[in-house]
Amino acid sequence: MPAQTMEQLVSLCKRRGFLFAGSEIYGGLQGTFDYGPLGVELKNNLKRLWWKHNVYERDDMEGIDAAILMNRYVWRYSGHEATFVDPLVDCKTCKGRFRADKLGEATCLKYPKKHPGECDGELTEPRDFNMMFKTGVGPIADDDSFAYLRPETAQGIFVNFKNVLDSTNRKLPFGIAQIGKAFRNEITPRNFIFRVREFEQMEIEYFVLPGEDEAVHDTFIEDHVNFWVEEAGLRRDNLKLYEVPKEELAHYSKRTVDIMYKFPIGWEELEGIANRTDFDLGSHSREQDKLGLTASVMENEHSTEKLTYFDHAQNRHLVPYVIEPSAGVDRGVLAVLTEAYDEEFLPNGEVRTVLRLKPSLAPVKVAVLPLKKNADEIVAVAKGIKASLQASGEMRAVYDDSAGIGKLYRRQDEIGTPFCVTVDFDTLGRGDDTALKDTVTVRDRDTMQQERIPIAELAGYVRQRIG
RNA sequence: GCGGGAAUAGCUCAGUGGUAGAGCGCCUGCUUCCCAAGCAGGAUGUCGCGAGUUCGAGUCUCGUUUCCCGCUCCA
Repeated sequence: MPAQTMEQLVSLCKRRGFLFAGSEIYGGLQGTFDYGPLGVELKNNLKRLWWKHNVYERDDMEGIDAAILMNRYVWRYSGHEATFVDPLVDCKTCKGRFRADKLGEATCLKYPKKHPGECDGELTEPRDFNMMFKTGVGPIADDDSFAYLRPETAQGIFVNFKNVLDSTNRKLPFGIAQIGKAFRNEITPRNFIFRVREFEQMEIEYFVLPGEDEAVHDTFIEDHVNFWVEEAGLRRDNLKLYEVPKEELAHYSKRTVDIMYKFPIGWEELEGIANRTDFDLGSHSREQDKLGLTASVMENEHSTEKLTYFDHAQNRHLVPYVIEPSAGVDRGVLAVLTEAYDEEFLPNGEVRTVLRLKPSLAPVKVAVLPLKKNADEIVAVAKGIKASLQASGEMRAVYDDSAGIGKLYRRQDEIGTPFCVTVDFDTLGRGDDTALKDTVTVRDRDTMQQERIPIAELAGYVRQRIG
């Protein structure tokens, strides 16, 4: 059974080194988390699987890694300056909160159901709730020398559309994938790593001929549900699709379907798959009136490019439509941890905590354990096996002798290590059955069953099972 | 940011004005050859931070930071 409360995960993550609160020794910094020794392995594994699935296993995808700091015009024409900077006012009487620029509509943001927004109380001065972080650029700290930290990775792809197109000679349809950090000054970061101010996205902008967008959209929805199930190990029952209602769509979207996961806090978005139409490429283009755009865009006075594609079949320039699957890396990690977490009741009445991670995601693939730590030869053989497994560079292997064998197994269970290799007197050829010389036991995390394997076959055995 | 609750050992928590504790975990030694065994010993805390009240504050007051629940948010 997956984790039922966030506390179970927070506690395990802190104790075993998956995740720590950011800047903890100075009282923390809200909305930031640091990945520890095991957390970084898990996160890297998830990103690697995603890249493999979306880039290496397809022939229509390129990757990029764009800068976090971008020219501020990017955010003007993307629409973020308009939609991510909301001046808000509070009512001192009813404690309601309203968008200062929409006071006429009197929609209370704070108590939308309780208060119709007809209170006549005194209002506070408008305060900016800027969702975008600013940072100074260059040596002069004046009001114009700043850049935003990107609130989404997507724009780095859009502004490089022509660069990638021209350098790779791609034909439609094709996509550009990117994994990278994004920053949002959330009013209320909450729920562990679910909503944070610094986070990582795994995104694709997939460019198609207008008219082919809707079918491709459906294909990506299905493909990415499959990714979360088959690669990340989430149960299909714990995923569902959410068709975002028209009135809730983002400013760029024609249709958005969210892949929701059943987190301990309830059903929440794991990945959004949006049809962004020709909004972004159109927004960042000059001479927009000649492009036949379907999206409504802000007039662009600064771009030096037309982000168009020459369609030989129709002998014309056009602005491609864009399908965007956008997943949260941190949310992916949280979902994977939630799904893998299990407290299993053993026949003897004990409870063991097990992370039933897919072996491909597990931070540590193999633990090599001596059955008796005060037998020098057993220790030496065990350390040798650990070193040889690790030498291939294919897997993270660890050696541990700081407790009895039972406790060592439980520790590895708790961090999701799929295989434990144990060296005993039989391995040395000093057991009852001398035929067991140079063999070890391999203990499976999930079944706790053991197999006897020749040391020579160990690397192959593990390699075959860790994907 | 607003309203409510909270912050004590690595984790979970007890401690209501008078010498900082428990369980688990961790370290060392002995013992034990397969699932958190046992015995002996050990380390760990400016009781989130800063002021104040008091002879005396983990405990009361104020401020502050962080966390949890709601508003909001959407990767």
